[in-house]
Amino acid sequence: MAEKIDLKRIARELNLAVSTVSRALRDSYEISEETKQKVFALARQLNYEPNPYASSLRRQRSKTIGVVLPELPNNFFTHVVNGIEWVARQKGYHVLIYITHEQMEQEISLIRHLQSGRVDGVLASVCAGTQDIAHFRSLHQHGIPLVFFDRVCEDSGFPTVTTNDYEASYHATVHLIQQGCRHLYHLTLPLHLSITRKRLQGFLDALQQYQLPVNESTVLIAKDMDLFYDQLDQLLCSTQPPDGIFAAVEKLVLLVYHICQKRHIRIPSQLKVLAFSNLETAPLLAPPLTTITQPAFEIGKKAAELLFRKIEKKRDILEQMHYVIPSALVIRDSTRSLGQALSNQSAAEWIHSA
Amino acid sequence: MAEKIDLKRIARELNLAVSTVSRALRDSYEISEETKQKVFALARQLNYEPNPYASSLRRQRSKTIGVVLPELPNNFFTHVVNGIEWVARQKGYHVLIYITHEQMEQEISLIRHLQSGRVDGVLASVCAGTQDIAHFRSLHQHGIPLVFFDRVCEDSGFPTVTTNDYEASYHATVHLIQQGCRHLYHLTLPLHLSITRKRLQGFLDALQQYQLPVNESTVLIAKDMDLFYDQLDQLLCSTQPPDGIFAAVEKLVLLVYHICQKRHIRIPSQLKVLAFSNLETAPLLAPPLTTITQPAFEIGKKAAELLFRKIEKKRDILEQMHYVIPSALVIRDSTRSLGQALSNQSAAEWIHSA
DNA sequence: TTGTAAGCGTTATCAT
DNA sequence: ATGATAACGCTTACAA
Repeated sequence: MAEKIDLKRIARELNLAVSTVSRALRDSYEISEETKQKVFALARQLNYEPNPYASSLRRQRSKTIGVVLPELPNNFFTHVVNGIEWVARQKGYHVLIYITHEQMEQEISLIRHLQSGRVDGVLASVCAGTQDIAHFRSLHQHGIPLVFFDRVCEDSGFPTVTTNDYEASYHATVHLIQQGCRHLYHLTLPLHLSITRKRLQGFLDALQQYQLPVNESTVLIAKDMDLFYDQLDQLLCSTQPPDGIFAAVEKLVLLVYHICQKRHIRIPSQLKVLAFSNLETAPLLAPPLTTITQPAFEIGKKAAELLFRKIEKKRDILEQMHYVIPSALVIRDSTRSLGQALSNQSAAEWIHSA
Repeated sequence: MAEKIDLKRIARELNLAVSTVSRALRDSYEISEETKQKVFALARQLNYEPNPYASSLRRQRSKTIGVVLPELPNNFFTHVVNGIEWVARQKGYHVLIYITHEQMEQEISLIRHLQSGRVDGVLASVCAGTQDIAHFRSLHQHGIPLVFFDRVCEDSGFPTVTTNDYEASYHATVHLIQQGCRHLYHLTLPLHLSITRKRLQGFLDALQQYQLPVNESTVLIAKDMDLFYDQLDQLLCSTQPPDGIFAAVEKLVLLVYHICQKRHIRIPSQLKVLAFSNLETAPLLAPPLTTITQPAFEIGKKAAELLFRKIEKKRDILEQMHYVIPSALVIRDSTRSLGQALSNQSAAEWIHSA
């Protein structure tokens, strides 16, 4: 076991004061070039790594940010985290990951803990159930900046980074209608979330625009996954099945594919399907899935950049509180109408992004 | 901005010593029930959260572990992290995520930094290029436990958690051969990694067992992805194309699917394909992909459990240094031979449309 | 240019 | 059962 190397040790060996060594290592202008060189050399030789907790305690900043998200095995969130990590690394910051698993109590206790000063700022995407945001306000009162991404709390006074949920939904729905769908259904998560509300609204407005009927069964909200699967199964096998499905989140469209596979329902001839999704395998599915692809990396990057602006100068007034980075509607076979040729662009498209 | 709540503040309000409050909050037997209640009540009322860095500094432990991995948007790694997080949460530990992006210098500087005491232990899956493990040894010398998972350094003296790479590969290859493949190719990453070597060995041994020929082009190693795509494209379009492909990692099998889609090569009739993969969409691909599915969550969970044993009692001798959790070969249409019934309609539709 | 010393908020030791 | 105090390793006035 290697003995501990601290400032005291380096100071002792060089016959210097601890403070001198500290300053030398931070390359302070007060210290002579000669001393600096000696200190650098020994520090390197001894493999010195400053104790981050001593430093954090003294300087009252942790060089750490917290990322709070509902789930990790999710193509959208992992790319967001990648974007965040990209920025954090440039800044020399560390990233703590917290997964809420959609449990509000987790989210609350976690955020309450983060008041402690463990992190200098927080990036969060809230639980599907979150309505009360007292815990986030409390965090703010403790002077810890917070930026929401994707699943944001609107009108909460915190900066947000999202995609153009409403417009993307609207246009995707219009696409479905133009492909001939007349009996459209919308699959989504509980409507507490602003993204689910906006995506739904875009969907409904398109239906209204085209004077297509809406009834209370048009919108299916997934609370429990097993239940939802059965519900969906019944819908797709009913005597009046939908001819178009819009899934507001990736997870739900996979259920549709599974059921269609099991029930031998053909996509797109019997049923057209599209979804908000960042599945890298979307072009390889049977059939290739039309997606609203969110700029996940950019969302993470932008959210992190905003957070660092807040961290670096708390008084900084952002010229804009709500950033919207548009999604792309990528049309693939799952929404093609019969007359249209099947495409093989997907491969080329994919290579390009890889 | 809420004023800072610390032990001193609580002590002052209750006319107690700081040390008493500290002990009360840790529910020490030395403190009277009455005092404890008062302290608890006030702490709760003031929303007290202890400063973790002060505590870490004093106690010389951080209640934090570090997870080092080559990439995050990857179905295997995200599930591993989920498993790790699951254990860490039980233990009241925090999780720092570090992504190396396959850059060895990143890995080295990162691990060197972690000597600082920022974490109480490290879980790592190394870069494809990592050969020298001096940085890991150095970490160990600083008394910080390390457990490798998946991409492990063998014979390094550190505990490892992996799947049964060799056996799984061997059996998967036998499966391909039994399905009629005679011209098999193996796609993999650089062979510095123990997983790539073991998977390759399982593959080669099966070929030898069945007396199938092996030549220098049988094994394709992906260094640069763009280059590899072209190389693969040429192979699949050559006059002597393979009739079976084994991809040692998920990323590479997707290239195969893309090329087959673009080149109208039919799977499985012209080419059978399987891969190590944790793709949740494997059953939904065109055609459904036969996978060697790794127990990702369990690997993360086991690795974390081992790490905590080391953290909690450094002298603890593990009765076993290398844990192997078996993968499952999930046979789907991508390796079915012609005589066999297709498992579902999506494959039928795919063939029809191809 | 360098040294001395206080202090960050907690915990552990020793006293009362 | 509670209090006083030192110490964790570093940064930063202030002094020299």
